[in-house]
Amino acid sequence: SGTTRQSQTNSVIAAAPVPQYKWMQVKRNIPKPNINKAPEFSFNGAPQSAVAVSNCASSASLAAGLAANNTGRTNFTTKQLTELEKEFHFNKYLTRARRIEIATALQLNETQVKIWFQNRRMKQKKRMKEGLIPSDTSTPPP
Amino acid sequence: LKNVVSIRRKRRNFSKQATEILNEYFYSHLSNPYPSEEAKEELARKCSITVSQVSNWFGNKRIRYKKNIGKAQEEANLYAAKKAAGSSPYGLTPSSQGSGNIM
DNA sequence: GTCGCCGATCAATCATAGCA
DNA sequence: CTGCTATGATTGATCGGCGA
Repeated sequence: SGTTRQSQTNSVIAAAPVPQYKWMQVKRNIPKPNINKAPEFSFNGAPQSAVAVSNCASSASLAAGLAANNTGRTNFTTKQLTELEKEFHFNKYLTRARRIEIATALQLNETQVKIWFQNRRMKQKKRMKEGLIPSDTSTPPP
Repeated sequence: LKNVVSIRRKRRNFSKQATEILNEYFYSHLSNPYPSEEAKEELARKCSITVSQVSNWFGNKRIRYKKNIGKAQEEANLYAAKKAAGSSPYGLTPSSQGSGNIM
């Protein structure tokens, strides 16, 4: 299995009245490379930078090693989120320079900072649509 | 574990009929369960929920359907039968429908 | 060609609702 | 009351399309 060998399984599952449509086989690409770790922890040296390009099969092997975290999804710390939020109120959009500063300060990739801002903007727009509450902190949705 | 026990967010499951409407749409468009913005708005009205909630519902439904095709199929058959049984008046816009694309 | 953004979606997870 | 499953919401990250 491993690689997204999603062969054109033309599946005419005749017997079953419920066929397999393409949306059911959609698989997102590699969850995420990701490198650095949580602050103040550097227990493993794991020089395996490798990045294990293109997906990681069962991941069982890797899972054991990096295990717990690296699921492809980064868990931002409260501190990082606080700083990002603070910056967001100052500027909804970042310049390349500012993005680098923040990424460095928070130990994140430029991409992660960029994506965070994009998602944050979409989030605010969404809140605006309904809740009609431009305010921020302490005003999630009642 | 974040800002949990605060005075907020008492999630409520959608009403039985709302879930019924959503499921009927989902299974009657199983080949492409991606309602257009307009369709979402109509579903939202019929279910008395927000468009975002409709989006969340479909997002969760699609992912969870894939996660458990076996079980989901039963539900699919259930709705397929229900549809065949009578009603056909579905005024919702499917967004795009060519034909029974198998893929 | 590249890069950031938007809108929609995915996928994993959180926290609660609801039921045996 | 306890344990577990179903379900709505949140969110980091991806996909396809646009425009500069």
